Amino acid sequence: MSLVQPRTLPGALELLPREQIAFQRLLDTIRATYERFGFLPIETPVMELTEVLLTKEGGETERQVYFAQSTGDREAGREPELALRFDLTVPLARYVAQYEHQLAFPFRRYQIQRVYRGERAQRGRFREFYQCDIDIVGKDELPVRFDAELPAVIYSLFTELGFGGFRIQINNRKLLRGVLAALGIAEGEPQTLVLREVDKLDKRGPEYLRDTLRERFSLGDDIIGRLLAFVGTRSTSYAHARGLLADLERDLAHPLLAQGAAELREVLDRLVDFGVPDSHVCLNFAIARGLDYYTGTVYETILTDHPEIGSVCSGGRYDDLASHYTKSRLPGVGLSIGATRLFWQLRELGLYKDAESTVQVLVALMDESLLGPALQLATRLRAAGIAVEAQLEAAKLAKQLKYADRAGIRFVALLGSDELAKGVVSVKDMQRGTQFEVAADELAATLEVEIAQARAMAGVPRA
RNA sequence: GUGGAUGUAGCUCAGACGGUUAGAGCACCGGAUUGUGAUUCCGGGGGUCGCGGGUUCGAAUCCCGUCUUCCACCCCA
Repeated sequence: MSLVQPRTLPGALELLPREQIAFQRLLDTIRATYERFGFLPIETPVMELTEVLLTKEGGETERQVYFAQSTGDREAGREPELALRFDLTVPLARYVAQYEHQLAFPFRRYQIQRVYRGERAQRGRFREFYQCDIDIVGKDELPVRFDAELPAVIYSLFTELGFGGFRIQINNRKLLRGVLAALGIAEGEPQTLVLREVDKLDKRGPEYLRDTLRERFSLGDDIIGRLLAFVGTRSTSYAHARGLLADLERDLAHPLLAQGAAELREVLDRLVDFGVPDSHVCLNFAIARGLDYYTGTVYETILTDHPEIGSVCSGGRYDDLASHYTKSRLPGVGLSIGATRLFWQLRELGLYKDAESTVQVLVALMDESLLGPALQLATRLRAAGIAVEAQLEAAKLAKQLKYADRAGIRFVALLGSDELAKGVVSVKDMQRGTQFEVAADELAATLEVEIAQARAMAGVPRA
């Protein structure tokens, strides 16, 4: 009998327990931050009806969608009626349209779930991955000031995560389109194509962009020069950002440009109130984002200590989220963190070590005859709310300690005949290599203090 | 979906011109007398050289095909 090689599909991330714990901590921190900013949880099914999911015909998204089908339908040769979601925004649109009359607006939801994309596998590209989305959806209106709240969430979150410096880059699609129009690039398709290239500026560099614009779009050198000067602009502070907007409006005139600039000014003003320091924010006029539904503010965040990772979080404003599902006008602003990629890349850089085990204490079994006392000890610790694993087989102590070491369990409770006679328990701290004795009755309380201390030292956020 | 590269132990790799039983480091397992891990010492298991075919007295090594993975494009978290 030939064995089937055990493997996952390419583009799936599967983790060992201690890595999984580290990943879970990341998700926990994201969740806690989202909740602290008043976002409400929802989940939607992995599969949606095809007609619901694929509201836009053809194109790039459809090529990346996985379809699902019952065996019966497949054998009957019917078209698949189900598809796996490729993001969380489309399901949100459906959700909001469906429950519109039961939801309170502005509706602030967070959603942390996996999505699926049929991509060719590549480093750091996944076919199944977590997105951690927050969106605020308004009814009829959603003032621009909401656009400043999402960066505030991101500022808080990445500060807490502690991956070093980061920069929230902000731009505005109206401003972009206004500038392009003022430079004589026609609205619609031509602007879309130019923006797609502009978006690559930070990755490919100005020379590449200049050549592309000259060859593919046959723009004049004067226009290209002005465009490059514009999209190459970055602000260094809020004051500088306001100055850049003023300069821009003085040099070029267009209604969209003026509107975009006004929106950005509003966002900048509110960011100050939200307590986001301008060391972590910058206007980047090359940020264009997914060219389909964003209409105003767009965001992209990078880790300044690890720029090679690229964008770790992005999003923006859309005018009408659910136009395919309802006649109600539902404008919104949202943003998404690709947690799987973020985790994977930070781990590649060696910034994510395996986490300590969720098991806080291992009760060793020194001798077969001590099974009863050991299990009773474990039970008492659990009753005190401590996560305990008890060894059920007596083995050499060295082996049990090695097990604890590998499993990442910090404390080992030793209850041998000596301890039993004295009414104490020995506790070994695997990390510090220290050991102490404590009266059996006081063990739970002592361990709670030790665990709290260890957690504080490690900077692990409260769950 | 298009183009390019890769493929030797679990991992990272070495194996010049084809020539006898294919190697290293790390990892893994076991041991170094009594109840102490991660360090040290000793020993051990593990490879149809991606797969199929061809050339040859002889192929990990040369040729063809195929699959896989990786990289770029597209798109994006």
